[in-house]
Amino acid sequence: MDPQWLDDQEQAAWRRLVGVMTALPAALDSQLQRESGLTHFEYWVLSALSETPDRTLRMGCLAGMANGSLSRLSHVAGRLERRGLLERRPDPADGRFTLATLTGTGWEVVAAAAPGHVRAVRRLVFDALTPEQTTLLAEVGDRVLRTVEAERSP
Amino acid sequence: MDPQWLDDQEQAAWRRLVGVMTALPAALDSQLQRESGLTHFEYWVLSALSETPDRTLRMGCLAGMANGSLSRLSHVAGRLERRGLLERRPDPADGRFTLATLTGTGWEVVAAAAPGHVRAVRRLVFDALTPEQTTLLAEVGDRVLRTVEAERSP
DNA sequence: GCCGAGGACTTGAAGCGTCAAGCATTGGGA
DNA sequence: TCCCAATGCTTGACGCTTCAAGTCCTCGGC
Repeated sequence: MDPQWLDDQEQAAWRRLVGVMTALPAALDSQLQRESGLTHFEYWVLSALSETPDRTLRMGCLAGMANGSLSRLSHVAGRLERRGLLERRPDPADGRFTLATLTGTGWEVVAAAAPGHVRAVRRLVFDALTPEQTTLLAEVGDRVLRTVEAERSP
Repeated sequence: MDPQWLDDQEQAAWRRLVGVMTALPAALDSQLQRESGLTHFEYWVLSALSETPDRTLRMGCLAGMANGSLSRLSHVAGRLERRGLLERRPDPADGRFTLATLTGTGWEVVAAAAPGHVRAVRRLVFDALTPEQTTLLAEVGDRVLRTVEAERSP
């Protein structure tokens, strides 16, 4: 018992981190929704597809890239498909997989959304940081992510 | 035009930050839900109340501390009130305000939840970081938070 | 060949958050 | 004194995420 409480420095960091985790996604969602009618998660899905050679990925892989559950992606893909931004079809090589492909209009939408989104990210995050802080942020993020993912599946 | 795209270092940092923003809250919610039947947001609300002298705060102030909208807090407070962890009453000094007070059982619940939650936070975040990185994280979080909040209300 | 196990995805229902109105109280001006 | 704007909070409807089954497909043992 008597758990190791957080010291002052850790508490300060923790408070800020929680603040960032709640406020930043909200700010990004808000910007993307206003200017492009997309969720931040939807943007990542389309963006991930747009960066692959043939604009196609398996659902499972896509879910991993977008940091979401397969169920979540499935619902979102359904909505995007209804809006004509995305198409799904079973993998010819193995019918258990589903391939998601970005459509032409999907590409246009994500291409139109990207500049504004990047501007927002730059304004909200990187403009306030020195290059050294950016590097260290990557390092810290990497360590935390590894830990969280290690915990999820052993 | 031609927006300033992110350089490699920034992209790396950004990818990690987004990963953390989606995976960490999920992990924390999961732990709190399993062990204490609380959302991370609910925990913060109860925790904030438990740290004030008389376990009482105005709704608006409480919402700010928990980094959530007033509407969100109102819904959550309704649920917590139904579960007997919280009580609300109009401020005698000014009827426009609502005072939220932690009940006895509310205090017990948050006290019982705290050790496991702190352990999880330590395990998921701070165990992987050096003290220098923790300090840096606080600094970076502070800057980002300031920026986001400055953007929200000018 | 068939049957069962297991993996990949989908679906439906329930819960939480957001948005836009709405209600209540106070304070100030006509 | 009465009204009206401003403030603080609440409510209801809608949309998204999660959780738990459920479906479909493939492969390996019999």
